Amino acid sequence: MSKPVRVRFAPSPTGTLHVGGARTAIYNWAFARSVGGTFVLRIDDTDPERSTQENTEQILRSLEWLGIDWDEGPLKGGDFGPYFQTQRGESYKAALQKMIDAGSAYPCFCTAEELAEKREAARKKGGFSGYDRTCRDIDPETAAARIAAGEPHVWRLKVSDDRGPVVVDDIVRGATEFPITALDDFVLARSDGTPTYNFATVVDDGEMEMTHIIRGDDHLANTPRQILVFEALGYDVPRFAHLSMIWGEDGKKLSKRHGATSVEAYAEMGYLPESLLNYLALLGWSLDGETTIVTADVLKKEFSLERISKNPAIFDMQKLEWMNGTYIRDMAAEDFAARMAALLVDAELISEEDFENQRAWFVELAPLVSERIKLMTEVVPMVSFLFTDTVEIDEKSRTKVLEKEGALESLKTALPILESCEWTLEALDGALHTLPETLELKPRVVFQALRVAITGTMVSPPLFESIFLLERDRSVERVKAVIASLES
RNA sequence: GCCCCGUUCGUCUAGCGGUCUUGGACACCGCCCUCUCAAGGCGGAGAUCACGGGUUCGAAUCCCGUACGGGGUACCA
Repeated sequence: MSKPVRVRFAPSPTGTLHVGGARTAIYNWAFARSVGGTFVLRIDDTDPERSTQENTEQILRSLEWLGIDWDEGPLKGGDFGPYFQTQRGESYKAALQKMIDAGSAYPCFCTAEELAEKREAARKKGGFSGYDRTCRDIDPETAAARIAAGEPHVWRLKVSDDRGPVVVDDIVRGATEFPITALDDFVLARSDGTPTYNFATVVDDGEMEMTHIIRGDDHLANTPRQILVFEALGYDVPRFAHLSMIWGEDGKKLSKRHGATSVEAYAEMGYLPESLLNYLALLGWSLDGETTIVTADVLKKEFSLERISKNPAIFDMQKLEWMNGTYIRDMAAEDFAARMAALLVDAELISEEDFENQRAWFVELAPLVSERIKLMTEVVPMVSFLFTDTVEIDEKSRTKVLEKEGALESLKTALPILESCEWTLEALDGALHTLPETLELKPRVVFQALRVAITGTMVSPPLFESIFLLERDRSVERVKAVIASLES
């Protein structure tokens, strides 16, 4: 029987959570959930220069926003902590000592300059350019004496010569062989005693009993080195799944140039967490090749590492937008009303009490809006006419609609209807619908004139509904104002 | 230099030796619906499966090579 699945997402808090990292988190999380495993969040904050508390908090917030919950890690605790690398120094020290004792690590006294020169020379000659093992055969006593004398040194992994190729059993790419001769005696611990990434990450993954490592493609080439350390430390080697990168629209590395890279920025742009999650999940994974709407619940049940694709993906903002639109449209009216209200409160167009007191009214408005937007940021501009006393009519709407033949006449005819009509949507619809016929004007001319008068713009939610929701007094007032300005 | 990885419509992908003159989705185009904008419905165009060799009765699918792209080769992660 195999061990219970344990996976982790280990961001380094040198920046905010970007979409690539988010996708890695999603895959780890979805995989853990789909097999009933444990999802661990670990903060790889070994870079003291660039790691910040703010970034850590930001990352946690972004994950929570996306709906990704972790079983162990910051804020949660767990039996395998601490979950910050900066707090795991003892583990690294012990692991290094274990390797020294076993003879699988040795001290190296070469200086950075010497190494750089040798590397340069080796590269010119062609072929292997890794460490040349100068210090590997210094006898232990001499080495101990030099260390005792305070000579600066790092600790290197002693790669055994007689080992066959290291095979990385990658779930995404299949078995990949790395010749042992291409792997050099890399540094485990720096001269200041701190562990290098390739060492620390193995110690952590080993101690935390990770069964699967799902991470970015950029780590694939480091994996054979890490496997060597897993073996030296006596840990079971986990299975790997390396995810290809996400690129910008020009096929280059995703960067600010392509718009947003951070999850937080997408939230600000009006994307729903559900749609970002869905989109990212599908960027390199598919349920069946046909289904495009894959919710968190489906992911938690149906995700499988076997269906991850190997090729890099280009981040397609248009598809994300489309997807966001479908999630917005599928939202229950009550839910959308609440989110809409929150935005209106932020924009200081209404108060929270306004919403509480007129919930039904907002619920009625909801589908009118949700059906015609792709981003939540479009809400306020689309409905603001309902929450202001008067409305600005822009130049274009005036010349292209109000000053056209028939516009004034339409408004004049509509006015008494608005003043006296029973105020229900059905009654308004019935009364206004026949206007073009009676005036012998095109529906477009009549209704656009009314629309501009009522909403101030040429594009709005459906006209009769807009008038109905605006209420009689304001509607009448606006039409009167426009008539007056056209006649003057 | 050396070691690895990748390459199916513009984009995300399905495909794991015959059912593929490659299926779906976004985007695009046209028509329908229509009070604007959307949404929705219907239809269209778009991929010599990077290229060249093999293996096989048969290859997008297996093997080799080439090209292009990417990663690693750090006392970065």
